[in-house]
Amino acid sequence: MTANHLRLEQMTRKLREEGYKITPQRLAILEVLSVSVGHPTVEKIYEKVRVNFPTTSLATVYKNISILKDMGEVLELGFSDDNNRYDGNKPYPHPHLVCKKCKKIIDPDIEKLKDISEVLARETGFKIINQRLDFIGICPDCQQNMTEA
Amino acid sequence: MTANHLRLEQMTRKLREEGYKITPQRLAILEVLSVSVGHPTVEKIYEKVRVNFPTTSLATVYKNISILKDMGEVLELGFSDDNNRYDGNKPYPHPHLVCKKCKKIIDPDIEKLKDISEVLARETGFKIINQRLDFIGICPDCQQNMTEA
DNA sequence: CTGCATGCAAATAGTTTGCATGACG
DNA sequence: CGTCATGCAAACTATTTGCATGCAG
Repeated sequence: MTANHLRLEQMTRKLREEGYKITPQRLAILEVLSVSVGHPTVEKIYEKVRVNFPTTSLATVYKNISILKDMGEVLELGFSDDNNRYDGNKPYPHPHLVCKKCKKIIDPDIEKLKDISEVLARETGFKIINQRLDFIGICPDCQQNMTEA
Repeated sequence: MTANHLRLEQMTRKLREEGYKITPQRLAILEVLSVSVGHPTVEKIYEKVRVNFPTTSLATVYKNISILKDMGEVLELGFSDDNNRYDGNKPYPHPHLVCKKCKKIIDPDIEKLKDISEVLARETGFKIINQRLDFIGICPDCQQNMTEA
């Protein structure tokens, strides 16, 4: 509750610092993203925002997500199969536990990256049928001739 | 070389077993996927196949990838930002090391999942700026009322 | 021969863009 | 007040689908 509110203020401040205006629609989007219940899709965010601001357009949601993504204030989960999902509450990379059926996404509390599958299966009761373990970075070749990342 | 050829035969056999016909176009697609140099995009596969079969359509490539995906003979890497990429050589989930700049994708040899970022950074010279560590599975709730996965 | 595979074109879905209007600061 | 944000519609792109024709088995 308070933690989410703090997160909202954090995001709002960051936007203001960067010179962005705080419009009602933008604030509504921030509110949804600062909590990120269930790691919402664009459509979900759109729906929630439209409860209070029925004129809001999808384009506006996309535009704001894009800004926040670039600022590192929102994490794009990057599930290509389904709709993409977003997390503005924990905008840093972290493991996800996804239910293939109901699409539920959980953030497991994990310290060690050892025998994760086993530990996860044991502690959560999930039956793990797939995993994503991808690292994104810059290779040695590219680190030399860097122009822009 | 021989390993790739074995992989090709493996895939061909599997298709035949499932009642699929081995057309020249299909075989050409299998050849590209059995090697999967650089984890090709659909477009790359399309281009390579068209060298020998200029009439091949994108739809055919998509259709065949879909079949192989369903059979578990091709791994879809699932990078949503960029074009999707495919691996028919190692069609099982495994870590990837991606260069954000040149889009190179490497399969690092890793046994332990401990301090991976550090180990990877040290051994490969990559500067790791992002990571994906997602587990896909079935949650306890859904394991009960299972109808189809 | 018979049916699945192909290839073309049209359809679809998610996302992006252009531009005129409106509102934050 | 000036500028950036919004909202609508059109544009785009990747992928999927329908259907007539072709070819593998």
